[in-house]
Amino acid sequence: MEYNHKVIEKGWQKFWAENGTFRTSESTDKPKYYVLDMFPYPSGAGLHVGHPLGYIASDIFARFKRLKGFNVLHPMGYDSFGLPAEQYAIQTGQHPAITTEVNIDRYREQLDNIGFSFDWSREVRTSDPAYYKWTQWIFMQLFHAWYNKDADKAESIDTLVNRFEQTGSKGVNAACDEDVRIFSAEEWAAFMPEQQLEELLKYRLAYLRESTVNWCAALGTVLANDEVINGVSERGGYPVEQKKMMQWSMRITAYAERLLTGLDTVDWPEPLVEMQRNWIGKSIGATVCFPLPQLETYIEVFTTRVDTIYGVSFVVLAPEHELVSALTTDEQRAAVDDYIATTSKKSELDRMSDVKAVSGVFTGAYAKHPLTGQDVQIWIADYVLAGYGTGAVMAVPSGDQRDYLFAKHFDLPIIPISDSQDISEAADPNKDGRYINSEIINGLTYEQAVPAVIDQLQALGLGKGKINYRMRDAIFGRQRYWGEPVPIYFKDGLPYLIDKEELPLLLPEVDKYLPTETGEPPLGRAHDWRYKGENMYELSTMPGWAGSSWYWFRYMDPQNPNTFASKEAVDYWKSVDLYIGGSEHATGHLLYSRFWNKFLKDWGCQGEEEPFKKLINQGMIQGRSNFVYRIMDAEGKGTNKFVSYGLKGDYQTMALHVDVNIVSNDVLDLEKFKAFRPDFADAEFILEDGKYHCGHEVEKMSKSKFNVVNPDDIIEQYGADTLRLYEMFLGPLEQSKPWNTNGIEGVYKFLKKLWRLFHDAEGNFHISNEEPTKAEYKALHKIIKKVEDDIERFSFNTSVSAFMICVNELTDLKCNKIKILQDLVIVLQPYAPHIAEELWCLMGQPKGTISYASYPAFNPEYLVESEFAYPVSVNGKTRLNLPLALDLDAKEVEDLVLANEEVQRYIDGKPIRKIIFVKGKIINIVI
RNA sequence: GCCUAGGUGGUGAAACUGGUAGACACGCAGGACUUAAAAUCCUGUUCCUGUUAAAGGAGUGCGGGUUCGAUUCCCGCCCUAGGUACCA
Repeated sequence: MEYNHKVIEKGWQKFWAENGTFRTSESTDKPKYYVLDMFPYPSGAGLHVGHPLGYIASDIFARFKRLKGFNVLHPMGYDSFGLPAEQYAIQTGQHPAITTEVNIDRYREQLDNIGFSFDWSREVRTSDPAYYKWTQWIFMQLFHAWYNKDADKAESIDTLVNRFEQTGSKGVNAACDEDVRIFSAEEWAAFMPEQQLEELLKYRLAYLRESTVNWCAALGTVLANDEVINGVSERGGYPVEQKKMMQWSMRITAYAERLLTGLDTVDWPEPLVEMQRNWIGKSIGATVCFPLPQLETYIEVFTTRVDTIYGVSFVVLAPEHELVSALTTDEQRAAVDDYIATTSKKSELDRMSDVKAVSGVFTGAYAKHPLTGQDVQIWIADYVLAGYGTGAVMAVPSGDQRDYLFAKHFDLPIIPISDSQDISEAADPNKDGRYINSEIINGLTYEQAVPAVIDQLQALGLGKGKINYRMRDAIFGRQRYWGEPVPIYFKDGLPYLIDKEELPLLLPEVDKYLPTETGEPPLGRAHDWRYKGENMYELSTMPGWAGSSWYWFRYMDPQNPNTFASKEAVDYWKSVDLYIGGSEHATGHLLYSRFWNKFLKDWGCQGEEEPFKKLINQGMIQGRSNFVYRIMDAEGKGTNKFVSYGLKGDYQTMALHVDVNIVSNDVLDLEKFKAFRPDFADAEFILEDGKYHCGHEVEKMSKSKFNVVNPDDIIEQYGADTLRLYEMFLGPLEQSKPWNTNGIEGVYKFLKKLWRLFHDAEGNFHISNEEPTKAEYKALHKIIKKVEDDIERFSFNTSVSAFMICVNELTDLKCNKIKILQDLVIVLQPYAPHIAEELWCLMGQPKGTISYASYPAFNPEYLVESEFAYPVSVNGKTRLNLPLALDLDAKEVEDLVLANEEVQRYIDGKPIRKIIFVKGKIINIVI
């Protein structure tokens, strides 16, 4: 029989499914290994050839680990709540659950075609009530928690109430809202119950608060910071504005420091770690107070350069700063109001686009410099952001470029503060010199000055050291339908948790998936949707990231009705050993997941500080569009003549996208092209060497560019094993690359060659029991070693090449020895499981047992005898590279070196460091 | 601007701790088998000089440096991709 991928692959996929080959259980002595893929959102477009890249890599790894004797958890599921299904529902009226179901079925079919070793009995779907019950449960725990900074962990809100009852708010060190009240135990007891609840809300990890949010009118919902890219929504690219709204939020900032330090303990790609560090944005500095005697208050600023405090020549507030209105003088009021009105009208985008323009206005008021006591002007300007630090800055024009430009523009003083500064053209922030014009720190260095200033400010009660984070709390509500309902009801305007027994709180049916006439979210349309028939439920739903922030736990125990995952399962599987997915989730999913994981640790639900030990980012596969060149006539109109790429310079042409599926190696299939569109039916061509060559360009994969390649088409033509090998062969896993099928023939040929090793010219299966030769063992052990090394360092592409070399060598040796081929097939199994299973079976092994086989042991003896060198140690230090074939001990090496005249000339009395041999000849001696 | 990754033939790429640069594959050229095609196999293929060959020279973005030796390490610059941005 010839190699027939269609028969082989379908058969084995059926066998795996029917026999539950990849079911995982916890009852085994084997060590555990958890390999996870980022689960997909099942979109209507189905999988394209780029999606499986990471899944193939993780599948290879999972299969390899199984061969290495690990109990491997390798699950798959769907992140099935999301905007596209809902947008589709708005347009068509079809329930998102139906759309989602259809899409999932399609995904499943496509995934099955590739032959993954997923344990489908553990599948999860975030939109399944049995799943989101636990998403809601986790929300309830977060609502019921506060963050105790002294213990550096989340605790039950009951412990906080307890402390309020015992000692009031004194001594409570919590991550909480800014506006918490200060009260004694007696005052707490005297609060009305509603007042107490209102106060507690300021401490909860899931809390409701009026805050500035990113409002996207087109989507009708608020968005988290990571869902806003360059001032427009990540989904759809709609404009986003700032708006004050009552919103559910997650107090992720409580975990800022742990999220930061945890990054040092994980094995993640450096760019990703860096992205998270920047997103958290820790800066170490100080707060400084500028007194306002007339108002009996002060302006608090945050600075990372307290040492420059004597260079302050004015103070700038954000236009939204709360003190602006109080301190503006009557003469300036009109100008200030005007400025505030203009800036508030600017959208996020406008504000970013004129970053360079200097604008601002004087309030007319003055603050006292905390150290010199001099009056400094107070300005407002939109370069100061209300949302960062204290919304106010001390301006040091000599040390900060923005302050410098502002000072130049409005003719404000610029005070040099260091003897090494050059401020003739621009601000100079260097820290190298000694301070001048700086009273108590004159003549000091930067290192000496910082503590001196902070000590002085602290003594005056006008400042202290402070650490600031750029990261904001995450907005948790979405005014949308297709998401988890928030398990909250309202009574007298205050939020209460629903009873645990009421979980899951099911998503109610609605007549339309649009906001109500009064502007309520779609859930406002649900009939009689009230808690215990009385109280209004929360009408927002949870954001897309809610369900994905803990799903790896559910895979451990997916059907458990009593808990999100049993203690035994969580203790056994612990955390994800290898996680593969795209880097686009750096500041979203991966950060939120770490946050919930840490919370669940604090809550005693699991014991791991970090959820994903090792992480690999697979690159994106872009589309590679092909073009044909239509010749234009004298009037600039398109003719039906097309010229090959290399000759298009001779004509006036227009480039047209052509379906990449009718192009092979950039050569157009003329017949298929004529059938591509009716008006091309009688197209004429100007060819090069009898062929029509297409132009090409790398673009995003999209239907309109005719560059989408569906994995099913590749599998139909070449088979899943070829697809798997080829996607790996394409280049390093982490690298983004355009899809092309230029080399796929080579991979397909390799599989056919392998098949032929077992089959004679007539196509009959043929295998020999003879003892292999040394050369045959060498070929085998080379590949055993190579694949093992490659998989451990995720260099899958080089393995594919190594397989080809191995099969070429065995073909040259005419090797059909069972002792060689059985081991080779096991080594190949992770990459090309179908053909491996088939050959394994043909060689007389019981059907399907290759999945439980052991990876063959590598024996280095078979690799020795090469003409090449390896290092030898002589006299402790000297390293020599010598031909292994010589088989010498250290003394003999030394003698050999000393006997060699050429070497002697070089040694010249000095000890030899290294001798370089190439092809058995000394080419160099290192002294 | 800042941070991070990268730049090697016609193409995808390899070279794991500095040691024969371009493995492997595609493409291309030539050949074998065939009436022919497909399939398969063989040979060649970094560039330049050289009629073929022998042989020589150059060569891993550019310019320097360290080293006996640099794709690999160091310094400066250019380009590409991703992230981020009045963050005080």
